[in-house]
Amino acid sequence: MSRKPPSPKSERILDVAEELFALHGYDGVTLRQIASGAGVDVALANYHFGKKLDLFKAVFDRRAVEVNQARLEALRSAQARSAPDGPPLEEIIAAFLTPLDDAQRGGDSGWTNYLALVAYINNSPYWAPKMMSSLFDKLVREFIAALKAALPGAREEDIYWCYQNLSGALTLALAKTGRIDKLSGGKCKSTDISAAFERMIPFTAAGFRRVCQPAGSGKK
Amino acid sequence: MSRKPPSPKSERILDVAEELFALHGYDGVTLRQIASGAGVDVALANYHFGKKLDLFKAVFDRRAVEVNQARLEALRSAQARSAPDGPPLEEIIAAFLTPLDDAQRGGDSGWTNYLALVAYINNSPYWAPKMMSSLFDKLVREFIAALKAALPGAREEDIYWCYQNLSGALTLALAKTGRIDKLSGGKCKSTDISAAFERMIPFTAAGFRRVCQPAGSGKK
DNA sequence: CAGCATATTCAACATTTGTTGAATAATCAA
DNA sequence: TTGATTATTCAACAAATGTTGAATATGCTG
Repeated sequence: MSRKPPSPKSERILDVAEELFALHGYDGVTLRQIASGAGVDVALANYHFGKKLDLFKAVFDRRAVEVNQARLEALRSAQARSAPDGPPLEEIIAAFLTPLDDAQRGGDSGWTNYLALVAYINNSPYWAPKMMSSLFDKLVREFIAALKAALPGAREEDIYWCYQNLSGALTLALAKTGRIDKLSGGKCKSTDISAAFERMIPFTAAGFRRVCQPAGSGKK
Repeated sequence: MSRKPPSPKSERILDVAEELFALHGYDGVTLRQIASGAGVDVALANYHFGKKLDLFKAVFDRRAVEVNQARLEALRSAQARSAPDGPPLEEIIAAFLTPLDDAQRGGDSGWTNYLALVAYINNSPYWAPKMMSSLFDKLVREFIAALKAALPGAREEDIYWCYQNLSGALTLALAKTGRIDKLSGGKCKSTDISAAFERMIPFTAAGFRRVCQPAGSGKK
C-alpha cells in the first residue's frame, strides 16, 4: 500500500534508517551504516533527503499519517456504533491501540521498526517535544475528548495523568526491549503485541475508571 | 549522603555525564561536552573511569544500589506491617514507586537526571537487555513475587504483562518529556512526580485487579 | 539515435571523535 | 623539605563523521 515509489533505492534507505534509528537512536547511527545496509553509496541519502536530520524526520513522517488515520477511523467507527452516548472506555482504548497491532500483523517488519522508533522518540526528553506534536497531537486530543465523554464528571488533570499512564504502557510495549521475555522466563514475548494489548486494554480501562470516576457516581 | 569522595572533580564528571546522557543518550554526548561542562580536561574522564562506555556504566551504577535498597526496604516494611497476609496491591506498588519520589524531593537535580537516564535505558532495545538485568532484576522479582501473593490464583503471564504496563507508565513519567504539560495546557507538570504517582498507584492497582483477578473470586 | 533529467557513485574536505602518552601540578607521608 | 603517589592538563594521534561538488550511469522522451 505504498503511495508512490520515488525510487526503489530511496525506499530502501528509509527502511534501513528506520531499523537502525529505532535500535540505536539518532546519534547512534551513521549515514555510512545506513548506506551500507541499503547497498548504496553514502551520498545518495543526501541526494534524496538532504541532511541527516531531514532523513530522520522523513523516516518519522513516512508512516505517521497512515497509522494515525487508521486510529482515527477506528475511533469514529466506535463512536458511530454507540451513538449518541459515545463508546465505553474499552472501545476507545481499543481504537487507540489495535490499529498498531494490525499494522505489524502484515508481517511487514518495517512497521515494527517504525513503532519502535516512535517509542524511542516519545520517551526522549530531547526529541519528544520537537517531533511528537506536529503529527500526533491532533489524534491524541481527539482520544482525550472521547475519554472525557466516557468519564463524565472526571477532573481534567486526572484524565491527562491517566492518559500518560496509557501512553507509557504503550510506549514500552512498542520499544520491544525484550525485558519481559527474560523476567517471565519466556512465558511472555515482547514481539507478541496482541498479547500485550489483550491485557493493556482492560488494565488501563480499569485504571481510568478508578482514578477518574468520581466516588459514588451513579452506576449504569 | 555520598559514600566517599574519590575526588571532587570526578564526581562533577559523573554529574554532568548523568545529565547529558539522560537528555541525549549515549551516542548523543561527547566526552568533550562532559569535560567542558565539568570544567575539566577531556583526558580526566579517561583517567578516572576508563573508556566512554565505562563512564556510562559508572553513571548508571552510582545510584542504582542506593535507590533499589530503599525500594526493597519499603517493600519489607509494608510486608512487616501486614503480616502474615502480605500487603494489598496499593501498598506494594507504592513501595515500588515512592522511594523514587523521595529521592527527587531532596532538591537534588542529580536524582532527577539519574531517573531520566534509567528511563532512557529501560526503553532502549539496545541498552535495556545489556544493562538493566544486573542491577534491577533482583528487585523486580521480589516485587513480582509480592504481587503474586496479593493476587492469588492469577495467571503468571497476566502478572508479567501487567507489570510491564506499570513499568512503562513509570518509565515515561521519569523520562520527563514534557509532553503532558503541553497536552494539558499546563494543568499537569511532568516535573511533578508526586502528582504522577498519586494517580499511577490507584491506576495500576485497579489494572492489576481487573486483569489478574480470576472472575468471580470470593470478595473479602 | 540524441538530449535531457534523474539517479547514483566517486573522491575528497574540514571537523569532530575517543583515546593515549608524556608533562605538570597537587596532595600527603616521612 | 623531600619523595612518591595521585590528580590533572597538554598535545597529538588515527579513525570516523556529515557534507559537498564533480563525474558517471540510468531511464525516459522526442
